Amino acid sequence: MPRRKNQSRYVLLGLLDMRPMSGYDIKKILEFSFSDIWSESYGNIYPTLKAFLKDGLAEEKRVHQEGKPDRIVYSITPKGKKELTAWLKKPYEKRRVRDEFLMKLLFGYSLSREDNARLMESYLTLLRERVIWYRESTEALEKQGITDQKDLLEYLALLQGKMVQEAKIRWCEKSISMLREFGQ
Amino acid sequence: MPRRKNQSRYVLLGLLDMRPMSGYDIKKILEFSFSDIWSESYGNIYPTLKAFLKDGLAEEKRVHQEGKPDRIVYSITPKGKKELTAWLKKPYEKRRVRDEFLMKLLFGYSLSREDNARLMESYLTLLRERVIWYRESTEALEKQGITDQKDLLEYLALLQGKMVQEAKIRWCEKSISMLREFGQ
DNA sequence: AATTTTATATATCAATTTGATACATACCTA
DNA sequence: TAGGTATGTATCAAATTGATATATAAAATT
Repeated sequence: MPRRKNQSRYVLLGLLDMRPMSGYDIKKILEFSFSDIWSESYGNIYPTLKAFLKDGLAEEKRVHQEGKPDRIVYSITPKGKKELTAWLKKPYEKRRVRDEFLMKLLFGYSLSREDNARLMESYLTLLRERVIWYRESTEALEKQGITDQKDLLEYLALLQGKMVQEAKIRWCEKSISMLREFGQ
Repeated sequence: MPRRKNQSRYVLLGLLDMRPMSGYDIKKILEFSFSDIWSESYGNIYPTLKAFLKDGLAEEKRVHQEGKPDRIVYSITPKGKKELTAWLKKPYEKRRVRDEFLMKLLFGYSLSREDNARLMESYLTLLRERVIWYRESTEALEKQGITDQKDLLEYLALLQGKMVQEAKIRWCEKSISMLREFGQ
């Protein structure tokens, strides 16, 4: 009976440790705040939350709302917190990586240089949109003031996003001009 | 009967389009040259290659070797090339992202600042090792000379790796000093 | 000289995870 | 009034992983 890993489990525990949440909240916070860090599907979220109940890692509370469907809000238990801490202490392990954009770029040698340059321009547009969000978020936190380590870590995570996006933007700009120069 | 996506299929076709390869070759080239871009498991590679035969997207050739097990080398067919090109022309779609390091960092607010700083130092060590490989690879290509678009695209992919790693290193250095300053 | 580790190679499969969809309520807008 | 969007929970086939099994031979270690 080999033990398999389940990363989703720990990430969901970590989110519940931040504050009690419903499955829908989890999906939304991942899409909005952590969209470049972690993704998770409903097909994974809801069964995992059910499993937390069974294993005593979280508790549920049905919350009635006016004009909206009921929410099932999950809170982490001491047992859940213990399992989360054990995971946090384990060293970082590299896992799967999949960058569709770079793979397509590498395989695109049969296309024209101008086609590739235009492909990169559409990617650059996405990067520029995204970096605005990072700049606004980091600036907001700076102005608001970083009072505890939770704030500091959130700030650092945003900062990485900003710095990586900016590096990719510089790379895109350089690449586009190289593709067009090379065409001459 | 809804149509599902299968990214692996296209990436394996793209690799076979570069040159004929065995399943083992594919695993190795991904681990060595594309380790920050794409990962794929044997459990996915071998069944996909078999499926290519069935669908006429690739052909197999058994190659006997002295002192090593036989290899099964797959080559892309015109039909496979056509399917690959169709994929390459489809616009980039963002898919799953999972950065375990950043998630653990965000959840680590119960640990001490020094614990977090040390966690980042171990990550920084990995980044510094990796960036050396990127610097060597890009310099080697620069010296060798970029003669066709295939070279140029490979160079650009390496350049992104280098620039992103360097941005992460700068971020790590800044973060470590902020964590230690904040501790005062 | 015998043993262990490492590299080459294909293969399988339970567990994990995704992507798509279903269902229900309510608001907005064209 | 029909369509789109947001809030919510739920399911499941298909995609993908992580671990392991099997086999041969070179290289390193005891």
